[in-house]
Amino acid sequence: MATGRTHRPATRSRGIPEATVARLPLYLRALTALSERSVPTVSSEELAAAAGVNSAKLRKDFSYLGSYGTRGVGYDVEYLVYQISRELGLTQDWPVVIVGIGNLGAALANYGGFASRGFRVAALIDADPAMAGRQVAGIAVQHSDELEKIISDNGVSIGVITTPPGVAQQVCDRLVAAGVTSILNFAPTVLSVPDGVDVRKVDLSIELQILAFHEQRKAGEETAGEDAVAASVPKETPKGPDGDVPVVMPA
Amino acid sequence: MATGRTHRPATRSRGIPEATVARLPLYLRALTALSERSVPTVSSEELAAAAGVNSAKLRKDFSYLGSYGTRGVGYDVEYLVYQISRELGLTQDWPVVIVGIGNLGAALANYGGFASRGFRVAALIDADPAMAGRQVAGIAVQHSDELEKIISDNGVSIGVITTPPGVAQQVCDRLVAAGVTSILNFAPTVLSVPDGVDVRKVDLSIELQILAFHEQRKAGEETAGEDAVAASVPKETPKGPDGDVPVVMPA
DNA sequence: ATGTCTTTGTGAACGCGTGCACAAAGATGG
DNA sequence: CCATCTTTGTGCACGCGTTCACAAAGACAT
Repeated sequence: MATGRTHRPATRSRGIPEATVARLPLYLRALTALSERSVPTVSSEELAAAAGVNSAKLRKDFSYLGSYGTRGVGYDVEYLVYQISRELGLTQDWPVVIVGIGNLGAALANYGGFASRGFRVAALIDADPAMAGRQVAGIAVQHSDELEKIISDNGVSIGVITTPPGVAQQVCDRLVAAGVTSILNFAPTVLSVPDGVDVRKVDLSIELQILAFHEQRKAGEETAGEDAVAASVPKETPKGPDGDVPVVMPA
Repeated sequence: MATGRTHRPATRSRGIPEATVARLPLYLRALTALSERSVPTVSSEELAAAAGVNSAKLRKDFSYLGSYGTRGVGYDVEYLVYQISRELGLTQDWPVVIVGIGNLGAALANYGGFASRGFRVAALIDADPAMAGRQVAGIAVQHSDELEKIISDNGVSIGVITTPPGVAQQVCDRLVAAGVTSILNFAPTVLSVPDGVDVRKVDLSIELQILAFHEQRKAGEETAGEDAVAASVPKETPKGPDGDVPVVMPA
């Protein structure tokens, strides 16, 4: 492994684990903060703490990118910011369209985090004629009839869907047909897309349900000792000592 | 089944894999849709397709909950809806507070997906005195001075943070101190919490950066064939024209 | 130059999650 | 009651991701 000088990529290029890719933005954020404070170098231990991960994991993650870092010293902050940015493709400009300008779409349009990192809101699109022409976050909303033209004129490859679930799939289909190959979906629907198109979904309802599961578990463990009743908070007797015979039986 | 009797949980209660928990809401959504169409039973194959997962995975997931399902027939939709709801803790009411009523907070308050599944917005909280008293989504915004009182009066255990990143940690600390044990964080910051408190984060910026990575990769592969081999499977040299010798070197 | 001390980079072991493939369960028809 | 056919539930193997633990690399002081 990089026995010597030739800081050559080695493993590099291909084969960066998906889990690592998902953490790179986290590291980048922490590094950017350090950069703004003019911190020159940082150790894997410090950076890991700032990013909320294990230091060994961080070092292994970085090892997939190459051998940046100096033993006994740590990592050069600016250099690492550049390398990660380049790896993530943030050194170029990514025009993005947001389809569905309701509450959420408008919130995203106003979200500063977009522009900060190479992403530019190229257009806001909505199916409601009444929305067309209105300004949201300083950008004029365009009608969805223009969707295909907007995509191709601006060379958009990333689309954000914030429409109601009922129309998400057809919006998705149109985006893909027009040339979009990456979609961030906020609609609570499973989107089907052809190979080669990436979809990531953000679903609040699901996140809350996962939290509820763990919350219920915590509550259940507290009152686990007492079975019958008790339970200061009417917790429904989750499943304590079991005894949960199906209340409803299928036909 | 429904043969009733022995169907004892077995593995049940404890030990449901995290990955499975994360998919239960997905199944539940698909099942609810089937229920509304009055579909009585569904096979693992059909349900898996609707939820966008592998059918073997789905069956294994359900096996952690117990042996619901009838061989040769499939699963009883209503029964399964009930079982998953109960497992996720959705048969009870979860009061939730949203802290930080900016664009995003307001969007979430208006989001219908909340109320639909056992979650109830108990309060909207903001630090801006000018916001206090204003109605958002039919709920009066309260000042953050009231935070502790609101939490305890309503028995809130789930908090949603939609504040600017700078104050997210202190809001988090106050929520936890007041008794909140599950947090959904939309602020782009790493939150540190004591053991026993769950945090899930939703970060648009990170999602976009992950998409950008894959997008760049795709673009790189397209132009990769032009140098050496036509390579039916252009796996190597994914980073464009390459030639990416470190442009900046660390000190 | 040499020794010491810090921190990286990674081999290796482990655990979780996924998917295959099939035996067992039970419905259905004759 | 038996045969057949469908679909579940799961044993097993594999691959990915995480973590430990340590040798090697290099900075720094003497």
